[in-house]
Order: sequence, then C-alpha cells, then structure tokens
Amino acid sequence: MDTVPHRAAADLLATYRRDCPSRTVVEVLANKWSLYVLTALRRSPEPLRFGQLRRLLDGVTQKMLTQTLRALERDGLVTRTVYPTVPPRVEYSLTELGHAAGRLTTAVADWAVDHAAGIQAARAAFDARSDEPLPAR
Amino acid sequence: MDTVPHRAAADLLATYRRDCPSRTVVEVLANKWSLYVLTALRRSPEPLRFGQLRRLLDGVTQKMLTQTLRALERDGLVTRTVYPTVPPRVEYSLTELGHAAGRLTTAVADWAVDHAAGIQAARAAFDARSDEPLPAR
DNA sequence: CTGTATCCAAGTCGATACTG
DNA sequence: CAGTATCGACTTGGATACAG
Repeated sequence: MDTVPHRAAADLLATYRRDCPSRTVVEVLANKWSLYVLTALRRSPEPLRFGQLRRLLDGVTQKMLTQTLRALERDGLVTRTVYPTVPPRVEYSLTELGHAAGRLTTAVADWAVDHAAGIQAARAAFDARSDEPLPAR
Repeated sequence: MDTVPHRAAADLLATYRRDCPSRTVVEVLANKWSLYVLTALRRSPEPLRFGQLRRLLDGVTQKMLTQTLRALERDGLVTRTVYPTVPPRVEYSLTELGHAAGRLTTAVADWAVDHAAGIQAARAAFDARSDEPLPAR
C-alpha cells in the first residue's frame, strides 16, 4: 500500500489524454470568465445577483455571463436561486464543490495581480528583442 | 500598518477591471493548453523537447503548441533553448516564475482529475432535469 | 431585473504544405 | 526536428432587440 500522496506515473500521463474525463473539467475552469465568476463568488460573503456580477466583472457581456453561469451550474459548482418576485431576483452562490474550485481560481487571480508588473516587463523585453534581432557587436 | 495578508477592498475590485494589468496575465493562464504545458513542464524533472510535449499533450496541434509556448516565453514563464545541432534540438523549461505558475496549474489539473467523476454526475443530473422540466406529482 | 434569440465580426483551431 | 505560412471550418464573443 502506498499512502504517500504521489500520483502514479500512469495517472499523470492519462491526465493529458484526449479522453480523460478531467479534460472536460479543465475546459470549464480554464476560461477567463469562469475564473472570474468563481473568484468573485468566493470573495463575496453573500450570494451575488446577476446584475451585481455583470457590473463587477468589467467587460463581460450578458450573454457570456449567462453562458458561464449555466456551465458552472451544470457542473454543480454554482447554485442558482430564483425568487419569484417581480421584477425577478436571481442569486448565485457556490456549492461546496464550487467553493473548492474557487479557492484555486482565486489563487490564480491573486498570483496574476502579484506578478502582473514583472510579466509586463518580461513582455516588453521580449518584444524589444524581437524588433532588433541582431544586437550590434 | 497592516501586516495581515488581506487585500484591500479597492484592490479586490480593481482585479475585475478591464484595464487591470492582471487581466492580461489571466488571459494567458486561463487557457487549456497553457495550463497543460505549464503542468507538464512542472511535473517533468528535466526540460522537454517540442516533440515530447506534442506527443504528451494529446490533441494539441503543432500550431497551437508553438503559439502557446511563444506566449509563455514572452511572459517570462518558459525558457526556450535552441541547440545548433542538425537536426535542431529545442528544449523548453520553466523559469522560476513559470515554476510558481505551474504550481497553480498543477493544482487545477489535479483537482480536475479528482473531481471529474462527481462533476460528470452533476452534469448528467442537470441534463436529465432539463429534458424533463415538469416532474410528475 | 434576468434572461433568450439573432445576427455578425473576429478569433481560434486544425489540416496541409513547405523551409532550414 | 522544429518550426512557419496559409486556408478554411468552426467557435467565440459582442451588439442589439425583445420577452417573462
């Protein structure tokens, strides 16, 4: 028995296979709006309404937000609660699973903020190098 | 002075703004092939050649792999080393920054594997619900 | 307010052919 | 082997209009 948290080599390889079930999960998570929705919901102490999310996530369109929320709901990461009032009120919150996923996306978002400046510098340097491929000597 | 690792509320909101520099970082990371390339390189004890990556990442095309590697190299996450042999040999490895990013993507990939079954079940349940929206009573 | 339904532009991606 | 170039199918995403 192996109680060490190492993954078997075979499992590691299977991860990258086209038919590995995790692929479909990655395709939902590895998406800009999914990442931001999960992160925003996780940071919020209470559920967020559709309009709140739309205003919060600068640049998201109604269509993409709806699409993203549906996909997350379908995967059991987000709960959609409709209050039969008029006008309608719809709240989104994370399931337990979604909360765990949100922890990962929040880590990515935080990391991006922390290293944005350095990466922008690397980008500028790379682009400068490309413009002048033959340094004088 | 606040030494607590909490982010200021203003910073949190800025995260979602269209012009926040972190947006460009997220757009590179929140991508299926970026995630897999970083994860594969991080799991490998030694640099990987272009062809190794292509064979490992089932379904990636030459074009997408090149594109992804260039983007990661531009951002300073990946180092590209060309050996002037014939035939040419090109190796890719992670920079220190890329290694840190790879830790995050590996976490996502692992999480996806661990929860793929549950998410597939949630999906099936959701789809079944959609097919039969009016449960008999 | 919270969506759904279109239409259309722009980008993604894959297949193929070719180069150093 | 490791790319670059190109074309075309397909998908994504945005704008707009409209509905419950």
